[in-house]
Amino acid sequence: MPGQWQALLAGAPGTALQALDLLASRRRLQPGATVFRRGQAARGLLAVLDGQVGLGLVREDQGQTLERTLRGPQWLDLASAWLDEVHQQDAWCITEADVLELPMAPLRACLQERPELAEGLMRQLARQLRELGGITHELMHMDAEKRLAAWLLRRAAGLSSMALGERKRDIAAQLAIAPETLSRLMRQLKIKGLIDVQGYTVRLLAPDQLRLLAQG
Amino acid sequence: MPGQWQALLAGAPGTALQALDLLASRRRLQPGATVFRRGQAARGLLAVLDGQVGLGLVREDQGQTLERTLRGPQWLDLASAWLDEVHQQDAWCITEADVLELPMAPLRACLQERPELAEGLMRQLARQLRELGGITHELMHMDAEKRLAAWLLRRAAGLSSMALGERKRDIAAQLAIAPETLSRLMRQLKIKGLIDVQGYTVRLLAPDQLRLLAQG
DNA sequence: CGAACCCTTGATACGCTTCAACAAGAGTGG
DNA sequence: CCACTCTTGTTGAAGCGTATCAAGGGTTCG
Repeated sequence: MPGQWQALLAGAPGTALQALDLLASRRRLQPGATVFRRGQAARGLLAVLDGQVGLGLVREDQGQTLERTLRGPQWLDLASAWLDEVHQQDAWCITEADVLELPMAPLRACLQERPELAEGLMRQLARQLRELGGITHELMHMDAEKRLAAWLLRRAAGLSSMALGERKRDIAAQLAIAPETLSRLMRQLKIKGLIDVQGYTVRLLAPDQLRLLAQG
Repeated sequence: MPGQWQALLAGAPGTALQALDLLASRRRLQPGATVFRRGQAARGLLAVLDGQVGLGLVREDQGQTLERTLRGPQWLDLASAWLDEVHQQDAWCITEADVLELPMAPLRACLQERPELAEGLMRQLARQLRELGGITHELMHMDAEKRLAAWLLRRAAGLSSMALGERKRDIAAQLAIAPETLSRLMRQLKIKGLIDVQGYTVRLLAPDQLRLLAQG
C-alpha cells in the first residue's frame, strides 16, 4: 500500500518505506472493536490505514467518552511506544478499520540503518504536537461557538458543502461540549445565516464570517 | 554543561552530546525579553537551559495571555523547526534565562552520522506529546477545582510543602481560569483542610484526598 | 508620601450542563 | 402490516460553574 505509507511518512524514500512495510503487521477490525486499552503496554507505533478510530476513555458501566477521532491514514499513538510506557487512552473502531502496527524492536534496528526514516517520523511527531497544541489553545481561549466555527472550517477544508461522517454527539465530544449545546449552536449559526444544516449535510454560506467568528 | 544536556536528551551517549554542544548557540536573556514570536520562522530546536520561559500570546495593546510556563532544562519548541514552519506562539522570559538553539541544517547532518541521537530526540517529542495530551484531557473533562488539585500534586512532586515560584495569575492562566477563581478555589481547599496556603507557600495536608478529588 | 503592582473578596451576569420530554428513523418480531 | 424498542437529535426549563466588574488591602519602589 504505497499510497498509505506516503500519507503516513511523507517525503521518505520509497525503498525505506518498503523496508518498513516488511516490519509492519496489519489488523482488520470491526466497528466497536478495541484497538488498544488504557494501561496496556505499547509494543509499537500504531496507525489507522483506513476507517475511523476513536480515542478517549471507555467506561465499563456506561458508554465511552470520546476525545478525538482519527480517520486513516493517520498515526494513532506515536508517543507511548517511544517512552516504553503504557497507552493513556482507549482506542476503538468507529467504522471498520485497517490498523497497522510497527513493533519497536525491529523499527529501532531499521532506523539505525536508515537515518533518513527518523526524520520522517520526527516530522509526524511534530505534526501531532502542533495539532494538539492547537486543540489546547482552542480549549483554553475560545468559547463553544468559536470552537464549532473553527471545527466547521477545518472539516470543510475549503469546500462549501460537506457531509458529517460521524454522529453529532461524537462531534460534540471532540469539541468538549454537550450534544444539546451543539444542537443549539448549530441552530444559532443557521439563524445567523452563516451555515445551512439539513440533517447530516452542512453548507457553509459565509465562510469569511465564520472565520471572523472563530478568530475574533 | 553536561548536566543540562543529560536532562534534555536523557540516555544519549556523552560523545554525541558533545557533538551537539558544538552546534548549539546560547543566549542569555533578561526577564521580559522575547525568545521568539508567533509567525517567525523556526530556524532550529529551542530549549531553556535555565530560568523560566512563558509560552502564549502577546498582545500589543494589552498584557500577554500565558498558556504554559517552562522551567529549564526543558525543550521549548520541538515541532515548528522540523516542519519548516513558523512558531505558533510567542515565547518570552519570565525570569532571566539561558536559551539554547540547535540550528536545523547542521543538526540534520549530525543525525545522519549519529542515528542514536535521533532516538533521544524522538523520546523528547514523545514526552511533550504525552504532556500536551494530558493537558487537553484535563481541559476537556475536569472542572477548575480538579485541575487545580492535579496541578498542585504535579507541582509538589511528592513533597508535602512547596513555594510557588510564579505569580498566581500565571498559575491561573495555565489552568485556564481567572485569577479571582484561583483565589477562591485555594480558599475552598484550605477550608476543606486539604491544603494550607500562606502567601506563596503551599502545604499539602491531605495528598490522598487531593488525588481522589483530582481523579473522581 | 503616592504610584504601581499584586492578591483577595463580593455582587452580578453569562455560558454551558443537566434533566426531562418529545419526535423521527432503524431494526425486530408478532 | 403494525406494535415495540432502541438510538439519535431536538427543544425547553432550571441550575451550576466560572467570568466579569468593582472595590479594598498589602507590598514594593521611587
